[in-house]
Amino acid sequence: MSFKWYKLSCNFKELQLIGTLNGGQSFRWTHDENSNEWTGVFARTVWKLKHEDNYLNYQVIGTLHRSDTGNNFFGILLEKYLRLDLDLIKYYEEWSSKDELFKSACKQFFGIRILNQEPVENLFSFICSQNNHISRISSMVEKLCLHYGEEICTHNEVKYYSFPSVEKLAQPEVESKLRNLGFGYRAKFIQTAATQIVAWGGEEWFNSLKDMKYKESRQELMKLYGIGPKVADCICLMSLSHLEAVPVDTHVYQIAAQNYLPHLRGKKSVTEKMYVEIGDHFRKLYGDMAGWAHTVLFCADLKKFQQNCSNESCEGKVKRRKK
DNA sequence: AGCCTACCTGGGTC
DNA sequence: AGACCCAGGTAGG
Repeated sequence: MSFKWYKLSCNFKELQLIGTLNGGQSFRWTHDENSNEWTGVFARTVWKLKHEDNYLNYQVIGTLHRSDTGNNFFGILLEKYLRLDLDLIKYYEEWSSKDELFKSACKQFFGIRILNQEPVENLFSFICSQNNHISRISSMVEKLCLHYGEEICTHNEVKYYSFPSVEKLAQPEVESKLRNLGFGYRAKFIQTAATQIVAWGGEEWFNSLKDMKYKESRQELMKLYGIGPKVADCICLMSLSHLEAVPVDTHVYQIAAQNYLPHLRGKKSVTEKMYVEIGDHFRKLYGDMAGWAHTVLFCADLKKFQQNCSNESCEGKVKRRKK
């Protein structure tokens, strides 16, 4: 079965799919190195993407929306997801002029985009992310979809599922089931947070967070059981359009201590006070899209995107001190 | 307010 | 092989 390829005009330098889809924002995209095609799920739809010759080509493999929706329905969804209306090259120039480290990082890491994700998927994926490896996070997210999502389609003998609704995740038996599926202590966070969100209005509650100022929105998110400063900032940045949010994790701490805030070097963990200092530093440096700019540095720091990690220039950069 | 510690699990490392 | 170590943190003391 073959699907029609559609095209969106998109300059090569405006979008780098590997850093954007595989840089730890979303956990549901896979890459076929031979065909250079990406397969993933968002908006209750299975997509295939391929970027070449200044076009972003896409296929709709399956969907729970009406598939005959006209008016470029899917093209608009994809444009919104990738925020293609935003002229990234212009912002890269601006951030480069403000920061030498950005200037050197952005050569290899052009076209890194902050996805405009769905809040529900974003929130529960990042509850799974805490104190965890990317490979295990991905498998947990897939388990959530398999057990609580809706089947979308089967393609090349693989079944695809939508990300579950909050209502599904709020069911009382969810905690024990997720425990059995290997979610560990995150099982209780997921079920409890889902129950809180439903009680506070579900989708409407998320919409109200988009309308709030960043700080207020973050404060609301942190009322949820299992959501602390870091995950709250991930949600603000990745699905609530608060682009000044700077999630500070171990990587970002390392970058900040190495390059900007030497007095923070050698700390065992990031305290609340340090967290604020690091975030504020990036906001002062880059302005009101600091979260986006810092994500480019974050990508550059990820081990999997570094070439020749055994060589010396890589060694000093991110290496944690051994105790 | 600021610092500790326990927490589930499984991939990586030696 | 088996025992560490530790990972894009958080709640509760």
